[in-house]
Amino acid sequence: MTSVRIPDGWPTTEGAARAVQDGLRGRVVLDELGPPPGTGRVTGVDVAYDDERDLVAAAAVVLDGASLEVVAEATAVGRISFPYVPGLLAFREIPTVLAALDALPCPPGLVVCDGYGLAHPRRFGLASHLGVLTGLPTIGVAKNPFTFTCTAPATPRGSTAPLLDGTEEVGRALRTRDSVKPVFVSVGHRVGLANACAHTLALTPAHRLPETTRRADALCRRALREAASTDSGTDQGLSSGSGRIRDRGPRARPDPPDRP
DNA sequence: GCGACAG
DNA sequence: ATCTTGTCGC
Repeated sequence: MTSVRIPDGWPTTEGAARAVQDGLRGRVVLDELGPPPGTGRVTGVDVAYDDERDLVAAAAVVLDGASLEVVAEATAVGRISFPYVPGLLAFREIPTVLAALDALPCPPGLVVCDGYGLAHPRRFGLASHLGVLTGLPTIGVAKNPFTFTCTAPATPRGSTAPLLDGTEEVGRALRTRDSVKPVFVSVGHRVGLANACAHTLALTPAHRLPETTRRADALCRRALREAASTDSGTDQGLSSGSGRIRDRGPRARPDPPDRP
């Protein structure tokens, strides 16, 4: 069981956090193409919050890149380390995400984050930050344009439009389903933009969002629910779980809402 | 100075 | 992110 604690020296103020970004930004590797889509493993990470109870839960779900079958998964629960501040999302999500990744029984391969990488006010969003800290290839797939602009991609799945910060292309709006709102892809670390888009398409055979994101989202929410219900007070109870995919019996359900 | 703003 | 019922569509 991995204990989830906020790292020593983790910034407490916005100014300190921005300074950390400025100090690490230079370590991002942008000249690697990254692993080819459909090969190796792809891992989705996501985080859910309970601000009331000061709880945060992260999940890492490893998929086989070819079949998209779940190979392994892990979760971690901890205390909220930073408030949500646009541009500083990484400081809120990374400690718990790192714990979940550490709890995995196998290497993650390419990591797909919710949010941005290079598409960031200081070119160091969540995906880039996580990549630099772990050394892993990472990409960011966000649901919103954030502060950036773009024209609408053409209607068919696979169409793209540059995501711009002024005239600089910081990412790409990518249509993953015909006629459905695009997702916003940016490079994190050790992956090229075209390859990041190709991976995103490979991960969206049936939905707008990547399977990695969908699986990780469902898992971290479940982990948060369970942590909140077991939240017997204000003590520790910070834990993480992991494992290969074992036989899962029927899941425990809270209470079906009243259906008129 | 006043908004806008990944999750 | 999170609060939330039903509803339209593939």
